[in-house]
Amino acid sequence: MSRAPTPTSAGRTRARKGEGELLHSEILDAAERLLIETGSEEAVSIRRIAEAVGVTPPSIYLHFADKDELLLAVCERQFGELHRVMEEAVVGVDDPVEQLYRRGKAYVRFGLDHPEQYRILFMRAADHTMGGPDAERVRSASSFDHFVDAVARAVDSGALPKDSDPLVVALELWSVVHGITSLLIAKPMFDWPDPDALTDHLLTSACAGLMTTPPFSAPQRRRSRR
Amino acid sequence: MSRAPTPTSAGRTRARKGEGELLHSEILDAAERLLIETGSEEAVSIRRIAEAVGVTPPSIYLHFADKDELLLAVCERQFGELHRVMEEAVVGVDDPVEQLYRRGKAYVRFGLDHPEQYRILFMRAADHTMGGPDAERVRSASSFDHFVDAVARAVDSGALPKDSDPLVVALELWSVVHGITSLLIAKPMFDWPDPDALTDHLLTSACAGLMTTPPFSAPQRRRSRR
DNA sequence: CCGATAAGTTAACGGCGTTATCTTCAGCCC
DNA sequence: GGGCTGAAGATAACGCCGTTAACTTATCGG
Repeated sequence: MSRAPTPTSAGRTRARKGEGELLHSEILDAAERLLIETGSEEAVSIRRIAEAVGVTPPSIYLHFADKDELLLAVCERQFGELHRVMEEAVVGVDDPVEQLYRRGKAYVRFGLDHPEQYRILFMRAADHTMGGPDAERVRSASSFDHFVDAVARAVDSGALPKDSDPLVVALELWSVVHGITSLLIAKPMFDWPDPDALTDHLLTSACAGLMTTPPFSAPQRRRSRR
Repeated sequence: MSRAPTPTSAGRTRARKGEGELLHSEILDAAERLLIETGSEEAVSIRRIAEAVGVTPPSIYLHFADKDELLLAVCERQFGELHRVMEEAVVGVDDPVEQLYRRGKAYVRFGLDHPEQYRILFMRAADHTMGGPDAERVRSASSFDHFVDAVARAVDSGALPKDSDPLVVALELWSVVHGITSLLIAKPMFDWPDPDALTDHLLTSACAGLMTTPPFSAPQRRRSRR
């Protein structure tokens, strides 16, 4: 009756010429909301996002190259907080190994708090850019470089074997926390014990093992064990 | 010219009335081949499988409930071998901890040898059956129960702390090997050191940590560490 | 006020998983 | 041996998807 536009569901007025950056973040918000609500990547379609924002599907492509880029942007926005959370987890902790432990715990908890985003970032192939940029984005989202620094401090303190390569140790610890996080996300119906306590114990074991095991050395022919 | 049927591409003659079980395994073969060739789950469409087998898409549904069931069947057929491979890896090994180590190495190697199947089985949500049967199928595909038994032998031998819960330790070791396997599969462009040597070192550390760390205990209020 | 251009729409393409409905042929009994 | 039955498979279609080409509309600089 009135001349309200009401194109689909939400009435939208066209953005000013400066930038449709407003729509940009509105799209991110809607995509994130749908992702959390449905709990599944493929249930979040471009068409549903567009409808939620009150716009037609092709308009999404004015702001994101494709669906993958959009989902990645949602996840990266969320995981920008991971670094902050990890830093908060180590305030007032002097022992650098205890710091590693706390960072690990914070990582697992953060992943379990944002399972869909975690899955998209870390449990999929990187077919998207395949080779270059994606590695950097994953590094950034996982705060990997800060983790390497934290490991380096532990090596310098003498708590970890002197010749340990911080990069390798960080990759190993990352494997451990990623393993438990991703399994808990992907297979929650397994009869898991309390995730927090399990993470506690596993990280304690892993740190103890790394402190007492001779450091990694490159692929010499056949390594001796035990 | 001749009266060859040639419905789409491969000439197929209708199966005998006994069962189209022939087609059943032909579909599995084609799906597996496509999965390996394309290296991506969503590139394997029902239509492409049907074309490869020489049949129309709906015929697939005479043999499999849906696409997910078909893909799962492909993966389970492959991972039926995992148990055998792990058993082969421990022949002649007496030390039960060394056995755990070798099982872990075999698991990682097998996963890396069949990355697409690994991803489908262990890196996706179990939305499919969600709750019941899937847990059993994952248990079976990962040979988890045999792994628990192997851990129990290590506990009985005294190599692992006396009161360790074999189920919990097995979950922890599974987390470790799954972590490194899935990260290597999902993020191969990271600058990984040699996967074999890395798995060596990580498993050695993990076993050492588990042998020296007090056993896991249930979620009492606040656990002490270090 | 008027063109340029950014913001958004309309219409459509090709592909997907899946279903309802129809055809055809192998096997069985009389 | 001829007709019935039921399994194996085909045809056609539905509704969804991501994405693109082409068009419209409103905002802003001059």
